[in-house]
Amino acid sequence: MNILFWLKEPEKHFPPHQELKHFRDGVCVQYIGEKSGLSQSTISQYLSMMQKAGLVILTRHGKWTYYKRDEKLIKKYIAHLKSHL
Amino acid sequence: MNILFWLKEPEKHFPPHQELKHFRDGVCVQYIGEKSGLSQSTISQYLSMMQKAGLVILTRHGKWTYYKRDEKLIKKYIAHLKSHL
DNA sequence: TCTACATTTCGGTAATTATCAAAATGTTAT
DNA sequence: ATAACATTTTGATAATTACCGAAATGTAGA
Repeated sequence: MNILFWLKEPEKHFPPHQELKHFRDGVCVQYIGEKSGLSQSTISQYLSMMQKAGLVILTRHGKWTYYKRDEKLIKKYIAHLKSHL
Repeated sequence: MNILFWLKEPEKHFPPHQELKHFRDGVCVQYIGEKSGLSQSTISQYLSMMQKAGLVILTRHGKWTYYKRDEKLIKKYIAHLKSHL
């Protein structure tokens, strides 16, 4: 949940990327890991699970992997909760 | 989640109570337990946790304990998810 | 192709969670 | 006050989860 929240407004929660301006493809794993306080391997696993689940979109640029929100499923999930909770 | 969903429309998911008409105060622990397939003690614990969390309202009538949804917190929770997810 | 660095995968362990059966407690009617 | 039944509490265990460090893999540039 925190990760999704942070990724809503990357510029508020992460240092700017030099390579890729304006967080076009989201935030790199390193930054998300630092912010979360979890180990690199753990955050990598989390993100990859979230990606498989369809919550985030992965874009690779060179050595870096960027993640951004996949709004479609997130919306769907909230709608589901709204009708089933 | 299932419990909250069932309690949305008790008449659709539970047999009618004789004592208390129209599910005024919700559904008794026994029925919820049967529906869930969990043991009596487990369901009792769940419901009591949910009550402490503010998701359901407990009403005792004689030997029976009835639970119904507490819409206030449920709404609040969905709103929270909507803005933080 | 070798080095440096980013990320992922693997294998393990500690902590947490789900669940139950048995014992305890509440409640009503006799 | 006691029997009968509903519910809660307790104590336990199996299953799952969170998390890490180390090894493996991917990638760009010298």
